[in-house]
Amino acid sequence: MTDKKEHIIDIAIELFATKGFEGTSIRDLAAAADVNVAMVNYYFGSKEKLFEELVQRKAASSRNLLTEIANDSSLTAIEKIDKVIELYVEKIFTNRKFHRVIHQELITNQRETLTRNIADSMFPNALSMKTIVEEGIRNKEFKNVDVQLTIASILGTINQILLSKTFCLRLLDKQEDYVPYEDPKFKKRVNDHLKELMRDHLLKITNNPQ
Amino acid sequence: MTDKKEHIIDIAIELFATKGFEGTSIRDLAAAADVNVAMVNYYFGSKEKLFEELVQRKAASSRNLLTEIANDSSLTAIEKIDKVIELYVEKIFTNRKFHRVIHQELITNQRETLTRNIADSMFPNALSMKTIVEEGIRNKEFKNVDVQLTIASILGTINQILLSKTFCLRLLDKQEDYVPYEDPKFKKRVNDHLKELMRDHLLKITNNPQ
DNA sequence: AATAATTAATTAAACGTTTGTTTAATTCAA
DNA sequence: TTGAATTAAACAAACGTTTAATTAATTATT
Repeated sequence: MTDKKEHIIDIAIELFATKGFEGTSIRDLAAAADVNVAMVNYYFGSKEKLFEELVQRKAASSRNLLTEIANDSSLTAIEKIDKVIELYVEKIFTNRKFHRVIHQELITNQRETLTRNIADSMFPNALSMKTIVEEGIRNKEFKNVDVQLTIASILGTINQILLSKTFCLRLLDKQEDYVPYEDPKFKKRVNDHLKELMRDHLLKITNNPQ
Repeated sequence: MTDKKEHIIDIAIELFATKGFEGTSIRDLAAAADVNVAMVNYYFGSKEKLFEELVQRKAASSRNLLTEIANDSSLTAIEKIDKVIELYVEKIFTNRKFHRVIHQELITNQRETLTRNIADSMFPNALSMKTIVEEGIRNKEFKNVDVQLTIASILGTINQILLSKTFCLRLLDKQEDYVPYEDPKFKKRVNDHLKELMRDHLLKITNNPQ
């Protein structure tokens, strides 16, 4: 029954996301998933291999959605940016727990090969964005911006909001019980802000008085 | 000899930053600081209290530098933003290891009160930025942007660059041995990008052809 | 179709480490 | 001589992992 393996992975994402890799014990995990402690090692070999399988599985499932947008010749560069932002916000908001797990791993940078795997699996997304911005600059549709740091701004804005709920609530001036990531209005707000930020930054002439 | 206490804190920052809180054992720390294992508990009471003291000490040392800028009436709003960016980039680049430690803690969100302390100690900075942007909007110098998310973009851009060296190197297309955070050219580049991004986003009319 | 043989899944218990912390003795300084 | 600083050793608890036994499921044989 591979359902059980999937079930363990699901619970593992949940626990790793809230307690970190070191902070999550196999006993905790086994209890939460309602399986015997030995089952984790039986299925995955080790705690670390479980983590790797978890990362690879999730990363593979959402790859190359962005490249389609990048290669869609019916769209202008700024329209592509809009679509990329929408896709990215949507993806990260829905998979936010998993996203938190892999960013924890990326930041702590302990298990070296795993960190590299994560960086590699995330990089295609950044590359698609890079292609789009570079194309826009070549077409004279965009200003001659710092491409790499512009991408850092897109990703960084979302991560800043998403990675720490505690800080996000401070920033938004909301109570502890509010969960912004489940509020569609907030998702739209992030979308609108990012799109506007990028239009301001990328397009050659912005005459948005208001 | 309080020098020894300081020394332990210094080493602790180093180790926590590279191996995380859970990943750093008191024995590792004691060995690296060349003191007996018992000394950490003797001085700090516990591993967690050491961490708290570490955070409080660092946070207190750099507080309210931004409020001065916010209250400087001789500067326009966009000039204040420029100064804030400069100060923030400088501060985070030089204290990047410590910055990484507290962000790990913020993201993992395990020791609840500590996470709150960190969020609280970081928040005044965000608040200063908020004041500046809101004032600029009131003065009609700035567009009517989403203030909170604009701050998220400033902080997020820097964090995106700084928190994971592995991903940063991928983004910059550099070799593994390059350390961007020690390259003054790169620091200037981040400054320039952020300032331009914010001018584009905040100022009412941007006629920056090229 | 029923039974035997074989493989897979599951379990409780134990393994050896490592963890943070404490103790009790000793050294050092005031 | 008193109190702080420092040490080596030990503590219990938690860790990831393994073992060996048992149950369930699958396959092969009659």
